[in-house]
Amino acid sequence: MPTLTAAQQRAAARAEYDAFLAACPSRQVLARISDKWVTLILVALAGGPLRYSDLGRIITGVSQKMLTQTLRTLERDGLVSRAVTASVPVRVDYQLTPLGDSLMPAVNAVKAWAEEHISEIETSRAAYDQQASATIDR
Amino acid sequence: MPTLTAAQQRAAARAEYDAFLAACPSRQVLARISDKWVTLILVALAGGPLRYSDLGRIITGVSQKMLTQTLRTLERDGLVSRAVTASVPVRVDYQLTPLGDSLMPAVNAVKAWAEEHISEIETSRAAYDQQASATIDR
DNA sequence: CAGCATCCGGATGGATACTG
DNA sequence: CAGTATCCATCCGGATGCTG
Repeated sequence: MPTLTAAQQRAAARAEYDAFLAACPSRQVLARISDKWVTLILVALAGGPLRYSDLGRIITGVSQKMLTQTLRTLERDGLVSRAVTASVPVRVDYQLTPLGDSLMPAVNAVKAWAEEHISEIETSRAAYDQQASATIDR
Repeated sequence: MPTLTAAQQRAAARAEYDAFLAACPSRQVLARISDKWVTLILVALAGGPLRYSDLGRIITGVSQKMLTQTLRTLERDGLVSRAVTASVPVRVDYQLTPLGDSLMPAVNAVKAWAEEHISEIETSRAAYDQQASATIDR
């Protein structure tokens, strides 16, 4: 009887690998900017500071939960800053930090590639799906 | 009684917005390259063609399900090509297409930004968490 | 206005077993 | 070797209701 079962060994390997992944900078940043709402917020704020309610209106379809949650992680990562004006009613403005600003070129590089090659991707997808359904038919 | 309840209106707005998002090229590509395994596969293949089993070994921790699934979507999007050699046993090689290759600079731009600024992010996170726990303590 | 707490359904992804 | 098929735990994210 081995000290560790195969399942346990696999679990250990995964834990180790997860730790490796967690330590990988590219992976972390990729995970961050790939979040469903992050990019939208970043792009929205690229034009200048916005209030919480403005963001909620501009980014149609976001729930407060996700908006707040996303803003918190961005703030935690130092990409966005939060400024509270203690008036009545309260006013909170969000804006990109210099760090957040410096990320935009990279985001825009991906965006540019996307806009340039999206048609090729769509063509490829159509061909692939065509092929797939044809295979099923016969 | 209104024709649509508030919930229905919201659902409709969301559906519309989701359609808008789905049509957004940047969003699609971002969603693609941000996938947990996509980047790893892309980077692994950047060095040259690899067999299915090689990928599975290099990318420790990936399940066959995810490896296969990810390779399929990449193939569908035309970023990766699949070549079957009908021998015994079968041999399947994957490699970047020219299109997939053209994406690498953009991926590397993000990667470069990540590696350059990860320490700032970590510092920011530490400060943020410090602040949070201090607030709880008092 | 700008959130936070809670509940909950559906999607995501891993483990396992089987196949050409 | 290179997958496919199935089951199932987890987690993400939306809806709702409440607060300073």
